[in-house]
Amino acid sequence: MKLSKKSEYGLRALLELTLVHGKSTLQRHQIATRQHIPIEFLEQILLALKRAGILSSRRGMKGGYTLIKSPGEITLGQVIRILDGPLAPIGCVSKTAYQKCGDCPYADHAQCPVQHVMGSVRDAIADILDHYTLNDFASGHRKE
Amino acid sequence: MKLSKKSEYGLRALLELTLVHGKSTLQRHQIATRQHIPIEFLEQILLALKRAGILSSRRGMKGGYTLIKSPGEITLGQVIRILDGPLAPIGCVSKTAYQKCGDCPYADHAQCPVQHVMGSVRDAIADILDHYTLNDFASGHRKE
DNA sequence: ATCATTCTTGATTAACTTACTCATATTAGA
DNA sequence: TCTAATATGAGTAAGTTAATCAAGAATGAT
Repeated sequence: MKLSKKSEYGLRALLELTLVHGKSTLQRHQIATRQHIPIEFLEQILLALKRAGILSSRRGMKGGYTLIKSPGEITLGQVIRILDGPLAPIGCVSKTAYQKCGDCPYADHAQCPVQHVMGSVRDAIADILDHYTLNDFASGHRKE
Repeated sequence: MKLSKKSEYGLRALLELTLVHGKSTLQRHQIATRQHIPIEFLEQILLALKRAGILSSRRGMKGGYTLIKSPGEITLGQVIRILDGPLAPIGCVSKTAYQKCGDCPYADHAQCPVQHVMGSVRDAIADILDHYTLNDFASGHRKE
C-alpha cells in the first residue's frame, strides 16, 4: 500500500508549479532545490508528466516547465496513475487498468472475497484522490 | 498502492481456516491446493501468522493449522500489517509505524500537503480494513 | 522403538522494481 | 556560434518479492 518516491516527488514538483501558475515558469533546478529532489530523477518525472499532457516545457535560456492545464482541473489521482500506475490494490479491481488474476480459485469473479474488499478499498482511495485537485493540494485542504 | 501476493495468499489461507473453524484443522497442502498457493511460500506465511499469534499448529500425523482466535476478532487490517507492513501510503502518516520523512522540505510537518492528503487516504483504508473481520470476509460482506 | 508424516528453521535465489546516474543529443536565445 | 536549458535512452546499485531447498524436530501409528 505504498506511494513511490516517484509519485511523491511528482506531486511536490507540481505543487511548486501550481504556486507560480500564471505568473512564471520554473526550471528543473529551481524545483529540485526547493523540494530537495535529485535533479536527474526529477527530470524523468517531469518528462513523464509532459508526455501525459499535464505540463509543457521550453528549452534553452529562459526555458522551464509550466502547467498546461489549470491546477483546478488536475487531480492527484491522475498524477499518481501516470507515475505509479493504477490506484487499485490488485489488478482485478482496477477500473482504469483492469487485469484478471490468473490464479484466482473463484471461477465466478464476483464471488471472490478478496476482490470484494479490495474493490471497496479502491473506491475509497479513488474517491479521495480523484476529487483532490492541485489547487486543493496547494491550499492544504479539499474544496467542496 | 499494491497489495502483495504474500498478503493476498495470507488472506486466502485464513479464509479456508475460517470456513472449517471449530470443525477441523487444515494442513498446508490442503490450503495450498484449495487456493492454488505455492506450498513452500504458503508455509512462510502461515508461520508469520503463527508468530503473530493468529493461528496455532501441530506437527506430525493429524497435524495442521487452526485459528487461535475467533474469526470475528481478526481483522484484515491486522493480517495485512503482519504480512505487508503499515497500511499508510507513506511512513509519516502511519499510526501503527510512524516514521518521519527525512527529506521533507516542510519544517512544520503539519503543514506538509503530501502528509495532509495521504493522511486521509490512510484513514479511509484503515477504516475499511480494521473493521472487516475474517467472518465478514468469509461471508462476502461486512457486518454492522 | 521406529517410521512416516507433518510442521520448523534458516539459507539461498531469480526476477523484478525502485531510485537513481550518466552520456549524449537537441533546441532556443544572446 | 556559444551557452544555457530541456530531451532521450541506456545503465546500475540496492532493495523487495516471490519463491525454492535442505535439514531438523515433533507427533502419531505400528
